[in-house]
Amino acid sequence: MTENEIKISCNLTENDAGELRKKFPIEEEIQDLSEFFKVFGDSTRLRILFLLKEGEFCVHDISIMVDMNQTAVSHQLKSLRQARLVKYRKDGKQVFYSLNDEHINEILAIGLRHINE
Amino acid sequence: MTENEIKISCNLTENDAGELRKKFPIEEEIQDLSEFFKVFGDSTRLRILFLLKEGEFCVHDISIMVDMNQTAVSHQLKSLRQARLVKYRKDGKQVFYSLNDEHINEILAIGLRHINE
DNA sequence: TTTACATATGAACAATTGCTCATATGTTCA
DNA sequence: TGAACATATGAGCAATTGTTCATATGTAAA
Repeated sequence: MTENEIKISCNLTENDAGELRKKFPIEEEIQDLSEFFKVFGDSTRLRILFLLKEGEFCVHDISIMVDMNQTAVSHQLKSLRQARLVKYRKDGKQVFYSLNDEHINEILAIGLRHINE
Repeated sequence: MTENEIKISCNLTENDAGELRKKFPIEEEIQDLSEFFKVFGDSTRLRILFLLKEGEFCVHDISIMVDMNQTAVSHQLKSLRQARLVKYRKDGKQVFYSLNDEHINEILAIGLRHINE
């Protein structure tokens, strides 16, 4: 800390603050990132993601496997679609969902490791 | 699909369902995991985490850097503490917070990669 | 073309969340 | 001891979220 720096408090000076801010993601990235993680912050959506790790499933089968009614599942699939975590394929009356992102397994694995420590 | 399996719908049989369920985390893990990810799903907490990546900071400096008042920051630090994402060290009147988990950088990095694709 | 099936969607409601305000706790220094 | 400072916490409120209900859309089979 040089003489002419103004100390804000504790260890931080105005110069430090300026330098630090340069290292942070911009506000828009922070917003997008929090939206992204919010999607993982719900047990129904997590159950759907763990199911889809095993393959492609139609909405009805998903609702059976996660033990939620079809409407609730459709709403959650919409969230997952908007977060670009799942993709879908229509086949006749049915819609088959699958994972759309190779990061999902990684993220889930890290999370599991954390909570089991 | 063998003859005596009951088809639930789409491709899924009762046997498939049973086999699949064995692969899933138990309900308690799912709950813990969603709580864990929920913590990342808020922009204020993310800003705090990105700050703490750069080192150890007292509460007052954190509140300056993330541009939130002290009370809001204290509440969010409590969440981060409960999720075991940060640790703290008391020194006189001040409390210094830092990251408590080597997974945090990984998770943030994967998230950033996803939203920037 | 009617009927049944598969999925999606909008509105409503309860539950949860994040912030603010007021205040409590704990520490240092005069 | 008392004043100033740093942090934490509980209550209250507005905003957001997840589920359900009712219904719409789209496809296929009769």
